Amino acid sequence: MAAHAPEGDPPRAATRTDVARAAGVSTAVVSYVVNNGPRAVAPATRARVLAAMEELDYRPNALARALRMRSAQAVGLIVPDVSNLYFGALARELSNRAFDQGYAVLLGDADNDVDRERAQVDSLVGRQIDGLLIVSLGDELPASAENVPTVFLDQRDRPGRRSVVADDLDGAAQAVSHLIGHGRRRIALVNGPAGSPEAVQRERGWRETLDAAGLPHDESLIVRTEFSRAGGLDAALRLLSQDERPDAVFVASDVQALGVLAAARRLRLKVPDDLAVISFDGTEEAAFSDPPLTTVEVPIDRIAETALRAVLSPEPADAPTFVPVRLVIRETCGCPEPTGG
Amino acid sequence: MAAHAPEGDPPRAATRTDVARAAGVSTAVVSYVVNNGPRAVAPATRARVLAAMEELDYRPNALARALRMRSAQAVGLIVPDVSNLYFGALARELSNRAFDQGYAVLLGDADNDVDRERAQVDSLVGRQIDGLLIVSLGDELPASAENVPTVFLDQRDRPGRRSVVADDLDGAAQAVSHLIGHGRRRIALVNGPAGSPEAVQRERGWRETLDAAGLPHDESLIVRTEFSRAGGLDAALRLLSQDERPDAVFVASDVQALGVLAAARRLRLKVPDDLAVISFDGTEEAAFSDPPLTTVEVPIDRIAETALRAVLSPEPADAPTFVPVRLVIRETCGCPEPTGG
DNA sequence: CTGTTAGCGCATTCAA
DNA sequence: TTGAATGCGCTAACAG
Repeated sequence: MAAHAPEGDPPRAATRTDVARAAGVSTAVVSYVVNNGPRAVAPATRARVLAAMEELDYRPNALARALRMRSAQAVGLIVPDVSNLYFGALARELSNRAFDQGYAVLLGDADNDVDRERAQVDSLVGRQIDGLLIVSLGDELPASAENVPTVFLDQRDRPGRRSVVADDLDGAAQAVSHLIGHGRRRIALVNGPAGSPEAVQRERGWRETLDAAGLPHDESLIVRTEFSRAGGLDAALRLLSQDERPDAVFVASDVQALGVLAAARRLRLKVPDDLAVISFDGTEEAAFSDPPLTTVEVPIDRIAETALRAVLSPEPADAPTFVPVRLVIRETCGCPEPTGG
Repeated sequence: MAAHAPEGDPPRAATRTDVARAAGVSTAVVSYVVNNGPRAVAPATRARVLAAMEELDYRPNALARALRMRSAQAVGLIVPDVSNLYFGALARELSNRAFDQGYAVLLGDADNDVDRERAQVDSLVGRQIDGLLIVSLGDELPASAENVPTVFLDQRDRPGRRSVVADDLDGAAQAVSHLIGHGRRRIALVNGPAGSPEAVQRERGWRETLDAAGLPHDESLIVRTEFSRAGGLDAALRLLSQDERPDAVFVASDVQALGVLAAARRLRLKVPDDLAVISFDGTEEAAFSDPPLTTVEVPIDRIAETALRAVLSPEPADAPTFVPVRLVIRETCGCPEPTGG
């Protein structure tokens, strides 16, 4: 047994010095065996050290190591709202991949507030993160982020900065083309809020595709609203109570689409017969709505993988990396039902 | 202008020493002004220091401070899956509250894997977190967590350890009582997987309430399945195709309830007339389903607040802290519609 | 009111 | 193959 702990003294965790003393070696040697280098250690010595570590229940202090190494082996992740399904999925993928590579992730929830986001950046940078992954609400990061490798995961235009984003423009084009292919002529857009950069690209894809087909795309066909179920509901109610009712709608997110479906039910409109719907994101909710949503699927895993690689490697990149998206056909677009149910 | 940076040298961030030199004071004084104490500084001196900090764009190194202070001002948060709506909401609340108190959050996603969870714990503890908040998948934490204040946010029974949880037992009782009050006699249970501790309490509440009312609660009325839409769908399909069909069902989560509603639609059963439904969680999805779900609402904000306070304060607690839940009436339970629509 | 200085726990160069 | 010594950036005695 180890010596009895003298009562009343604060139990301090064992340090490398304690291990060295217990094993009868220098602290350098302990370091060598802990890190498997950079110097070789005689097998017998190594065994003694290992035994001492075990005995003292030694655990390296990552903070001290970080200070010395000038690297915390940690990345920061800042999103507007982790409880959002999309950002949550992103956080999950990123967290798991980072962990597998020995990195911790410091999570910052900006609470949809630019000032708060900036404060989070300052805080994380002060904690010496090796890189920052951010879905930012603003156009500029605070000066503190200057020397931290940063990858943006949002659609804002930031020339010269690295970003990894879904190909929103192409996704919107795919969706609208598909609706046109079903013979729809009056295709509305339920978009995200005016300030949202994702919204800008999705709207552009919608507009350009309609334009190329000679179909209308005037402002009366657009409603911009929050990325929420309630937003989608309101938007659809407004759109569908017009004189010239749309026969299809492209919705900028799955959650909004759930609201759109609720609106259709309320107005006794059959989906897809009276109204075809295609949304964006490809979250699980889309598969379980009534009817199941045809949606543009964003491969979050690939975004996470690409972004993490980018932030951890020094190569600069001038243009954004666009991750391809694909249309997942279910029942709201008007295709014949896949499962002949 | 400051001196030209000699080309080719790695630009190292300014340290406290640089500031001290620039301001013509000692490093201690810089520390005093940065931390507003513990010693007073003459206004003129303070101004010089502030100016130097500004000039050099000085930013304190939180890691060095943490090493010295023996506190990283950080808490760990480990959940089975951040992309889960419930855990995401928890992470959000926790992150925001922690940040407001000057704490960073180290996020660990256990990816629904006990071994991975243990590895995450080891990693975070090594990073000197001041406290650990965890929704754990196992019964025991690794030894590394021994000296870290820990608060469990799950329903597992861990005598002597602190935990903050929703009052699942009472919530289930409220739900079932309500259904009984509507005259339902055959009330089924779609529960979480057998291994889930939440499931155990919700089932107990269901059983005890039925028992007290002299109503049946045999195994043929129970299906245990994943907390997912698909799980709920399968479960309900099985339950509702029995000879003696249930006239109500208590569902252990909102997501499962969405599956139950889908099953009812498929079987041409009207909710709530043919089948009353009450679920558990109170997430946003419950409000936007068709019809909107009556559900037992878990106040995540209060759980987060209570848990954070608990983990940051030293008081031990023997019994779990139960956070009260409440029934939110919507349209699936059989109450007259609130909005006379 | 301010300066000097000793560590916090660790990695690593330089000697041996 | 191992040991001694230095310093990462910071706080807080202690000593003026």
